[in-house]
Amino acid sequence: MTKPRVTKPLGLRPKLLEAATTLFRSKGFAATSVDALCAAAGATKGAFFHYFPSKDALGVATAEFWSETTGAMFARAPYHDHTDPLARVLGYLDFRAALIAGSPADFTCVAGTLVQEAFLTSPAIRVACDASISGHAATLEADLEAALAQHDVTSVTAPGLALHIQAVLQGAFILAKAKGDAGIARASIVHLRRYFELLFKVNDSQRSTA
Amino acid sequence: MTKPRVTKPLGLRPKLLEAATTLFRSKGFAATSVDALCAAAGATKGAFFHYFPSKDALGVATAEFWSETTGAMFARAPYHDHTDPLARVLGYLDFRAALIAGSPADFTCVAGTLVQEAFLTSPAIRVACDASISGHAATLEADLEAALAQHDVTSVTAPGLALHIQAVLQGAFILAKAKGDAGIARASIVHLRRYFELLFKVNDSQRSTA
DNA sequence: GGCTACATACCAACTGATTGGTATGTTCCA
DNA sequence: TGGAACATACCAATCAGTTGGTATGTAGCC
Repeated sequence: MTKPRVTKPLGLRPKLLEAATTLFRSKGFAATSVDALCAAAGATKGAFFHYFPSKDALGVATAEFWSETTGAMFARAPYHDHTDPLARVLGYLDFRAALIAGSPADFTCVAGTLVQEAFLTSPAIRVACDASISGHAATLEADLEAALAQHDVTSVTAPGLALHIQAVLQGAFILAKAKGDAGIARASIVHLRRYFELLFKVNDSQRSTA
Repeated sequence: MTKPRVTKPLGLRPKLLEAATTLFRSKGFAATSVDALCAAAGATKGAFFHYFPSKDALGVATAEFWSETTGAMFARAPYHDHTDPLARVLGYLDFRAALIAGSPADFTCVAGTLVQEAFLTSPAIRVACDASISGHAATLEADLEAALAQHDVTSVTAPGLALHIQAVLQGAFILAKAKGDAGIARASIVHLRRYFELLFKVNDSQRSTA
């Protein structure tokens, strides 16, 4: 974690992190050189190593930066406005589907991309990516918990369901990359939404598996 | 005089492809140097560039090699023995879950890993990975089609469902990498199986107890 | 059988470019 | 005037790829 900065974050650090986000999403971590990153950010190597002790540290910082920016974005999203918890959950899925447009490099998850390359070689990056994905999943737990209780669904848990959502999203991104098509990713979210519809429609009259 | 050599003259190419599979799964494509690969395969650089014109070509060949080896493995798998098409599909899911054990480097998909890094930088690798994933998905279509018809399910298509299975698997692998835990990947497959049970309205006798 | 011609399967040493990282500045503002 | 925020120049290591070579085929012809 960086120190709490009270003054506005002027300087090249945000630019470097934004460039890292873009380049990691399109080329990956290892294939992105520090030189290329500096060129994209309009900075020099001196600036880079002034802010980050190593390229690995940039990976960690990028995952944290990703958590912050996307976290703020999801906190502002309109799906929270629904009064019904299940409607909020389904609204979240629709929101995620709506975000998937254009090139995979524009809508895929940096944490998911980073962890693929670094899960064995860099424990620090792995932990930061896990924190990003699991932390985002945790923001869904309260709504899921309420929806499960309200519909009397006992076959799954809220944390488990929240992580499964993230798994489907990450997998949808990979298929989109493989096919060069955003539509296939949206199709998987439609399947996930249907899973939720089926799961929450089940009532105590039909299901009583303890 | 008999021939002194009775073993088949395979050469170093399979060894290089096996080493590539292992290294790509643990370190990724860009982070795996040709030197490291040759050392792992017990070959020299001369041997490498004798068999592959470039590192990119190795990526393509590794994806194809992956398709061949896993294709033969799935063709032999026991889930085909069920007489009921839906039982074969659910058997496939159980088989996939059973394969997930140990380190993520041992059970994750090379095609999914490769395409993450190369989907923009190398069209040839992207196409080869798509062929591997989509080709494997296609092997499920006949059983899915039969199961959908038998259970009067019209809300989804067999090809779409087959690709969704692959998406969930790929996403499960990413979560397993992030958490360093195979269990979370198996948990997502349990969710996927539950989706199938709900979709096909499976009765309690066929329902999974996992 | 023996000769030529060519192909396959490697190997050790090398190259120019690029890599992450460092050492030594300079600029600017409090 | 001192430190934060950068820039310039540089380094040793490593990178993908090339070179020229050897050793072992093997097919065809006489």
